[in-house]
Amino acid sequence: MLIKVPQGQDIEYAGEGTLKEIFVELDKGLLKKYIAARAEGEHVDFHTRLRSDAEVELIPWDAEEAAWIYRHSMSHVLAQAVVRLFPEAQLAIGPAIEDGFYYDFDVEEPFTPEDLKNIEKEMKRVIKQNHKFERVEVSREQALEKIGDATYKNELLADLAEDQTLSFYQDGEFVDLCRGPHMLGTGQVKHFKLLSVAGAYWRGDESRKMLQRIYGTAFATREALDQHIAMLEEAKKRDHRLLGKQLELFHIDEEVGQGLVLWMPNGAVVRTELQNFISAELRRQGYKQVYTPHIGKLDLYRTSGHFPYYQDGQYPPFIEKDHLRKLADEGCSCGDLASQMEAGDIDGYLLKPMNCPHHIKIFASKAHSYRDLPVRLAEFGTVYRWEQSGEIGGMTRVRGFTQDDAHLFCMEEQVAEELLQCLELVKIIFGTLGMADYRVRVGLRDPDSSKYVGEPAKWDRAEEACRQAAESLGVPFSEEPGEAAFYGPKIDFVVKDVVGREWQLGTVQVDYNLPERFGLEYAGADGQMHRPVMIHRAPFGSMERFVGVLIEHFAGAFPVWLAPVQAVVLPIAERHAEFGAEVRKELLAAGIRVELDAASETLNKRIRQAQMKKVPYMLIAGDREVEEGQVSIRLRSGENLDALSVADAVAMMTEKVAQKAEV
RNA sequence: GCCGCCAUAGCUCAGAUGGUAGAGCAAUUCACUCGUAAUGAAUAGGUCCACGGUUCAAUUCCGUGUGGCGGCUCCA
Repeated sequence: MLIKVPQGQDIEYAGEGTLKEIFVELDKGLLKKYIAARAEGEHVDFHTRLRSDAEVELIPWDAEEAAWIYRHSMSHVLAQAVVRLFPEAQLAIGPAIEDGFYYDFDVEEPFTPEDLKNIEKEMKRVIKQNHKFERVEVSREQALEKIGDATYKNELLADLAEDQTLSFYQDGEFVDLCRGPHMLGTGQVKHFKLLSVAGAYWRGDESRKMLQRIYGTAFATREALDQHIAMLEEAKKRDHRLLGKQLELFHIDEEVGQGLVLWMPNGAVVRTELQNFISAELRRQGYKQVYTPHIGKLDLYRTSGHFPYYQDGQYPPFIEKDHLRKLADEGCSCGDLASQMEAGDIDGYLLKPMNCPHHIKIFASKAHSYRDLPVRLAEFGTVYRWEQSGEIGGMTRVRGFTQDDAHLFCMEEQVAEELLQCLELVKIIFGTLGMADYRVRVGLRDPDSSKYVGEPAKWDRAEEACRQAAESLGVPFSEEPGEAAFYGPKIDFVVKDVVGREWQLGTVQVDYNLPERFGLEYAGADGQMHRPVMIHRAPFGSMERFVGVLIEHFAGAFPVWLAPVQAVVLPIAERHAEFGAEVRKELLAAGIRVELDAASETLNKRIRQAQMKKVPYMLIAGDREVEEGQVSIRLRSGENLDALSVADAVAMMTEKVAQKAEV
């Protein structure tokens, strides 16, 4: 048969053979350079048997996909070590993931950090023994026999399609049901580290058993591993929870409540600047600003459908206390109360889980004609959601947050244009802040599901509009069927935090449902009443999450326009303090957030303090400067600028702020 | 919510097989008046997260709760 090799010479091979046999015959050293291969577009390892002509591309060790292969092999090594040390451990699954791998085990006692060390030692032994990974393809009957009574493996097997090729990989005494591919032997990758243990439900289903998951990572070289570990350490320093404390940006207090953010003065500056920035953009796009209260009647949310449908995600409703007392006197139990509330027999108030019902009521408070549309109502609206306690943390996952929310009421034929404008806004925001590392998700409906409201034809048009809008944005996006909300398709912006976790920030959603539920209408050119379409959009998502991500993005060193303190005046000695005070006054008058640090500390120390607060400009004044009426400028980068007159320094800083420049 | 780990001064952390505790930084005061990342000294600072239990005695051991961290899951 003929084997085409894009990287080298084609091979003519007599009869069948595994890739290993075929390539080793050619060049023994080849196996050192390549980890596995791709044959006919599929990843295969060197154990794959070729039976007819094929095109085989070899995957070098430094290719990105190589990591997925050897990390998966490493998860087998992990499982092998665990089984040696804990023979009663049941194996579940063990895939490679981005930057690492894990394996889930069912064990009586959870693993301790001590266990982890021992497991690492045993893994090193497995690596040293350099067992060959052997692939065995079997029939379903053979597979069942091999698996025996291993429950998780049986379940995995049962879910594999009838016509699926079943394969096992064996290395030394260890066998695991596995699709592969794998590297050739356990000795090929020596640089790994186990990182953590965590509970994980079998198949992510909380009604099933909680297993013990061990996370680890592996690299082809020692340098790459060390570099990765160093990167993780570095990332920890950018963590917004740490910086939020150091820079006094926000505080979360257990007496106030889990997931409720207190914005400290420094954080409030950042937030206010961002809000001013977006408000200016909104005015430019014809939005109208509104204000609405934090609560609304249960009936409002019955109409919108938020209550009781999403009840689990909300703070419980409040009911007037005399009414409660009366119910209690009548012998009403808590269970009765809940069902009466759900049935709508009792009214009460709810902390708003979303801003849309209030905005809808503003829209509906007067008659609209097609000439008014689109109506765009914007509000920094604070909403409250009862997130699960285990999911809360920092500013990125909270229970009370302020969305930079807006609702657009428009005619169906205006949807495409409005979507485009929304995305334009997101693009401006992300561009201004230098956030280039985001991905766009277009959530489409699942063609096999009937949970969606609205006519299919409208959906088709809206989905097409989303697709087009995303395309015109000029960044790569993924279409994700089944990810649409039940009421309409959406476009989400997802960014990664320093630890690689993804967060959804901005979102733009088309909605056919709420206009229907609230009976919204406008008078068309034809004299008939028509139903508007709504678009929900929040380019930041929430101020809390956005600022959290932004803190990490800038590692706390905000660009001048956002910096809580933009400049610190540092008089060198006491005799310069008076001049320093004047400089401060002039800067304040120019609207610059400035502080004077005339403490009786050395200049070095005060520079260090300003540096640690990540203040963009340090204005230093000693004898020379006082004499000339100047200030020396040190940037937080450590760079020194030439001395400027105070007026020039003010002009320079004001200019940088206006440009929204970094420094 | 579930599994594991954790909670000591404003912050970062040390500590005792059970006898109520320490460091560095920050703060305050004093001296120093300094030219681009930590001047020196002194002082003050604690319900050792909360509530129960065991014990002569609990910050330490046990239980429960609250909160934090790492995951799982959910996110209109």
